Amino acid sequence: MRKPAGEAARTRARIIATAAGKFRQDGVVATGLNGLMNAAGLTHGGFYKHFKSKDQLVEEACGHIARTVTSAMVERACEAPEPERLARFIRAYLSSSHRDHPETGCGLAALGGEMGRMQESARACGTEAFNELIAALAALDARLSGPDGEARARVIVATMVGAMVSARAVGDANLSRAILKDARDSLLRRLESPDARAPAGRQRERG
Amino acid sequence: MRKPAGEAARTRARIIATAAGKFRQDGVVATGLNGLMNAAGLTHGGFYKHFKSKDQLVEEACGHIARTVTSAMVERACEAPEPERLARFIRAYLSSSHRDHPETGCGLAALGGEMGRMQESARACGTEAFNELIAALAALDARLSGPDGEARARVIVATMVGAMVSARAVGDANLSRAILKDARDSLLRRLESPDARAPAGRQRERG
DNA sequence: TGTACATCAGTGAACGCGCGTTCACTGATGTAC
DNA sequence: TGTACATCAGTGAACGCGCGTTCACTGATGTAC
Repeated sequence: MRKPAGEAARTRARIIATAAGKFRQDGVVATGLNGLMNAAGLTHGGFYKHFKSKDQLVEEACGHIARTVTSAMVERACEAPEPERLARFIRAYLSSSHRDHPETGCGLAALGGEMGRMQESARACGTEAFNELIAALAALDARLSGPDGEARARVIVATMVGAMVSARAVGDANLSRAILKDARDSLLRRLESPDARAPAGRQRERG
Repeated sequence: MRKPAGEAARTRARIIATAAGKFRQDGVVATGLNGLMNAAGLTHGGFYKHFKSKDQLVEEACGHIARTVTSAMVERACEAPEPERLARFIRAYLSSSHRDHPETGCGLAALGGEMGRMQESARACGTEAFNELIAALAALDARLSGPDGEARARVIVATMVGAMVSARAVGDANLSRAILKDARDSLLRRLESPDARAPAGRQRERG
């Protein structure tokens, strides 16, 4: 049955949003189109009225995640007065609630491993997600802009992503908590110290 | 046809080693038992002479990875004189050759995302892999033992894992190189600075 | 040492199942007159 | 405004395929005498 004008676009957006959640929750490969369409309130047959393949949905969903998650976290951080914003962002990222809710969380932490195995067109979303985080840090704290600042920001992002991946991967609840806490403390301490400016990186590169 | 005594155990070990490579390369869910057994030089039917299910193999392969990778990297680092060992370990972990060869690399970086979705019995391997890395850092540099040292070690591990996951996930080759380089420089710089000792972590914990 | 038999690692066909994908069909909506 | 027709989002059966798993069978090896 034909749908009212504009509803097709809304349905399409709903499929993408549902996929963005299920992919982060269960993984891309482990998520079937049948269950996905049911979760979106549809039957599987209609999928190809909106996407030409699962691969296309994967790309669009990953792009959606890259474009929405970080900016939502930034918005919440910006409810705080300016000098506290970056700390609030770091605490929110490295929280146990983020760890326990991958379906609404950082795409790199939830899907970074799978993204590394995808073709280049999908890995562009990885670049986008990473750059969104870098831009967010720069927007929240001016010390993280400029070449040196961006280098520091990349280390902060790596630490946050790795702490989240590790905290989810380990079975030991105490260890999981310690990983998040130590990363939080370390990042916040480095921000507060007056000599937080990084010297220029060295040239040594080992293959 | 019956095999000579002891060969069954060797075959079993070969299947586990093959799985350990393919799981890290292609992901656990995306790796089929048929292709896996062929890669091990066998046909698929024999699989259940060695394992009661794919799940059992996954657990054994993840345990194998956790127990072998880090110690191999430590051994190579120990070829250097003692004060350089930790730096060599960090450079080896954060190298582009590690990035480009997940099949022989760190299990947390390659499978951390998938491990987070597995049942508790498999996530015990995540704990093991993480603890192996912590123990390796302590063995390579005494400043990383004891409660404060272990907290610092956890942050180093988180940064290494996150840098590797991110470097693999992004499509932009320059960004990927920068992520590894910045993480390397940051970790090595912090090691070299005389005030590398961390103060006790604060108590603040946000859910 | 030689023979007869039991063992069991490995083979390959077959199982049901869910996957991604295709397709004929439906029927409410939008459009033309 | 009312009628006739075209559109197309969504349905549900069906496709071939590879998945994890099972099983009857093979045949070289180990064991018993």
